[in-house]
Amino acid sequence: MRWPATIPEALEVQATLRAGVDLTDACPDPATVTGLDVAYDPAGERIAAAAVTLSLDDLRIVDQAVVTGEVTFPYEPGLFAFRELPPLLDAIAALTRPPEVFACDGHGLAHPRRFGLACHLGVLTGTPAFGVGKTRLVGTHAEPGPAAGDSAPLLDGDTHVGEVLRTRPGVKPVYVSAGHLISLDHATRLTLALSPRYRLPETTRAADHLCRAALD
DNA sequence: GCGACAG
DNA sequence: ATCTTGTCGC
Repeated sequence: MRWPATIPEALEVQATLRAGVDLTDACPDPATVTGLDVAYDPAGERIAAAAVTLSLDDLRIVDQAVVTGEVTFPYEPGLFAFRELPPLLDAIAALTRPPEVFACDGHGLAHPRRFGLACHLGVLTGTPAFGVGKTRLVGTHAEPGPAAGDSAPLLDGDTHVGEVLRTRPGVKPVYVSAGHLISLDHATRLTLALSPRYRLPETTRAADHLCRAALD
């Protein structure tokens, strides 16, 4: 199917692709994680997308790619992937080494139709992916404990769609959810391991810096 | 009808 | 997301 241009078409694509989500963990012991992020120019017409692969043992960059493109889909909560995935897929294709698991900025299953950006990316690439959101899209939760590593389940009705994780002491928690070919527990552990110093995982920070720089 | 609403 | 002034803390 071709890339949707309208909201009804996008909803149809989500309804089709969501059946492809598999939560079986296919990356039990990854050596690297590839972070993804995008940035927009002030006018909101140009978009830059970056993919940065970090080694899990020292959090150093082992591969990176960045591309720029035009924004082709409006911002619509719940339909994020249709706006950000085209340039992200181009950036991923420009990587030198095959990614083991993707850390996305945004949600996976913590989505109104259980098919956020991380699910969509995972299904299209066939590679494990999880989401780390900075704010909530769906669900309710208790306040996680104050220590790094403390978390609370994110519940949408009675479905456990994600984990609200305190990555650093005294900072606002992040929203972790599985996307594809990974468990929520593993995604949460990876997110914590990637955040030894700042609220957001180093993968997200590295990709953020790279795509911002590509816009100047 | 009134809020809520990833980036 | 991006824009923006000031403030607090290491």
